Amino acid sequence: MRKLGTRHENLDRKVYRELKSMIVDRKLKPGDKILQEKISQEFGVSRTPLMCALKKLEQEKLVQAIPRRGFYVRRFTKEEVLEAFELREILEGLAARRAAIIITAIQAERLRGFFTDADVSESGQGIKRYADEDRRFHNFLIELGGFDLLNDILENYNIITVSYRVDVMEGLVRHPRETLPEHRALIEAIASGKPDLAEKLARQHFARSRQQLLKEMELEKARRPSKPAASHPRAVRTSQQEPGP
Amino acid sequence: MRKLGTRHENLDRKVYRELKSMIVDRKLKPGDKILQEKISQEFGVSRTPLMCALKKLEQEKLVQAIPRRGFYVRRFTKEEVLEAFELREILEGLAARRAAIIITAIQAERLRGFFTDADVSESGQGIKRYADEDRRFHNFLIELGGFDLLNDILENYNIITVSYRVDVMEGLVRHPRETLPEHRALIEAIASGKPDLAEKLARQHFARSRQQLLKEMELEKARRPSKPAASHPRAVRTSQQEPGP
DNA sequence: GGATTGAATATTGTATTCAAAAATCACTAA
DNA sequence: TTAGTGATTTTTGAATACAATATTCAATCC
Repeated sequence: MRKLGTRHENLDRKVYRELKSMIVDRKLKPGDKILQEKISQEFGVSRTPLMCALKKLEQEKLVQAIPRRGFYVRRFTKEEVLEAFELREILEGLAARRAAIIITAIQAERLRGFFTDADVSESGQGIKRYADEDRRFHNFLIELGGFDLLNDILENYNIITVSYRVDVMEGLVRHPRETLPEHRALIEAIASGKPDLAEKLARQHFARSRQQLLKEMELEKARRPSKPAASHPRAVRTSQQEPGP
Repeated sequence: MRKLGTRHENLDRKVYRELKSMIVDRKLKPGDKILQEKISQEFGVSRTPLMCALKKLEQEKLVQAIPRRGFYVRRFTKEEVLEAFELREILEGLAARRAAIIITAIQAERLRGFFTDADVSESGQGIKRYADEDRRFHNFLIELGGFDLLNDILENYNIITVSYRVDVMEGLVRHPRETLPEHRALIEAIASGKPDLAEKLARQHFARSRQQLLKEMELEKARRPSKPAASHPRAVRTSQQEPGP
């Protein structure tokens, strides 16, 4: 019997993926209005599947829909990033615990392969590669937890993505120099089957990033005592337009 | 300035809500195929907003989309319900902790108003009302936690809904007689601002339901040693058809 | 009688169309 | 100039149209 549901790929799925990566890769920037006509022409599809994809992204909070006005790429607040870390602290802690319990030898080997050739120097290229590896690592960790529902939530809900929405160091909150040993310790704890240690290390990892983020937020607040940002996009221009003279 | 995004209510939102409640209320039963033409006529809208709503429900896992075949009301496995409880154990534990920290006097009063006139007798009516109150209570608890992201996830991801997908006692895993004192203790812990106790009680509450569920699953497995259920709906009839002789 | 084939029918996925709302622009008056 | 106002253009939200695919069912063959 052939697998159902995988043979055909609906257009809206393709559009969804394409659009999502455009947002994640910052080709569409926070605040940008999504011009449906333009994008659908660009993708060579009608507005119907695009609309579908946009609704999906709205549910994921990657875009914001304003009725009768359109869709805008959403901007995450530091508070939201903080919440995402708080959630990841417990959720990935749980995943790490379960991973340590059910991990197989083959998976352990693959896990140990992460961050083997990490470049901890200052180079921008190195940071970028580390950030990518970081993402892959955490995704794999969740996968190892064997928690379908959790997997789904973290993936579809973009908790991971949100976490990288800090504006420095490719979205990393702390420098690889600091996080690399933590990652390695966590890897070892899971690979060698130590649930308690794994959970503790995973939680510590996020707790520390959270503290760092909090510290930055305090600093920022101290610098700009009261400058409330506009919460809704109003008369936002697309980033594609020519900058004024 | 007028509130953006709340004045207009898109059709697909209405259809979404309507459809969702039809599924939750079992007017559409697990396995049922969703006939788009029929439903859209019933709702008096075209298939476009219905399609949108269906895609949303697909993301929430309340319906399953099979390309070129249609949408089916999804059936949750006991395993999924178990996972939902496992997640709720930690997530609502966290919410209870935070609620106990930030709760206001007014909220505490409202919280103490839950389950005041609970009917713990055997009557079906009583059970139904208790189950509804149970849902409202847990939703309020999450709200009290003040965790926007968590709120969203639990709501949109139907973790709560999934939890009530057990086929006995209106979806309740344990009898009110057993859970009522737990609810009351939890309420008191939160209302009187005891974070540690609140988290402990919340987690215990779910852990016990989880154990009960596990026990039932074991029993069931013992009764029917090997009868693998079909994982995909195949030639599923709508529940509207006349039952055969 | 039961499996197989293929035309007829139904349903889906997507494009197109259209009315209503919002944005933009040109024009007038202070 | 600049604020306000009405006409024009864009854009959205939803209905309809249509081609591609799936399902059904009757006729045929073994």
